[in-house]
Amino acid sequence: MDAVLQALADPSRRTVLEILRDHQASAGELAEALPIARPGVSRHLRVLREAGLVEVRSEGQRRIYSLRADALVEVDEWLEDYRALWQHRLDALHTEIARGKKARR
Amino acid sequence: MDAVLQALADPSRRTVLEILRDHQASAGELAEALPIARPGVSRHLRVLREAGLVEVRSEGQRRIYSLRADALVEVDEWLEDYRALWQHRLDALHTEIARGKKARR
DNA sequence: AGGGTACGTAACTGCAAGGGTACATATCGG
DNA sequence: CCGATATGTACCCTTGCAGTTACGTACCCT
Repeated sequence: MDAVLQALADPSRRTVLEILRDHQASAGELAEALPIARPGVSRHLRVLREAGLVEVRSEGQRRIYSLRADALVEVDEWLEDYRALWQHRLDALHTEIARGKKARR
Repeated sequence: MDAVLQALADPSRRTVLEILRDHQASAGELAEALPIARPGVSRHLRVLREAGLVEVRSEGQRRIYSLRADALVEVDEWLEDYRALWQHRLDALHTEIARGKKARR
């Protein structure tokens, strides 16, 4: 859990996840999509792997990374304890709207 | 969004949110609950405030912090694009359970 | 006004994270 | 076996962040 949120803090790593959400990709392909050089990407991938967010599979000389979305369940469960609160707040907002007050945002 | 996930990366800051989830608290009270000194807590609170996760209200000479849980909606929305994927995976797991395989966890 | 309390901020330190270059390793193709 | 490709790792450097102490500031009370 700690490792997951830690891993998600970096924008580059989130970009990797976003790509992998769409399709598997080799380390090189991921590196091309990022503004940093390949070694840096390798290290990001290592962090993601250790957090359980991605998994690797060797395919010839390439290493294919794929998403392990279920690691994000931890984040979802963490959010669970707060969800009721913001929903309560949204309800209050809806009430205000119902009263005719203007909704910003 | 970026600022929110960044703020959530630190365990101390998550502890602050956890406390505030239960009740409002002054900066000093929060500092007592954390293993770090007050100035450090002040800076954590600043980060949380700039991420929109908490809000402050002056009450006499004290500053009362309270949770703004709706800032976490951003995280929930970010998760949304992944939720379908891990639920797919969970469905597969449930299928296995239905087949009589043992569920770990 | 003046002392005490509750915070925030400034300045400094220590360390870990992130980026790059150079190098090692593994696999494919002939 | 050898070169080329694909990737990870080692090393170095720089920057940013967390923590501390010292100090400034705002507010309360008498």
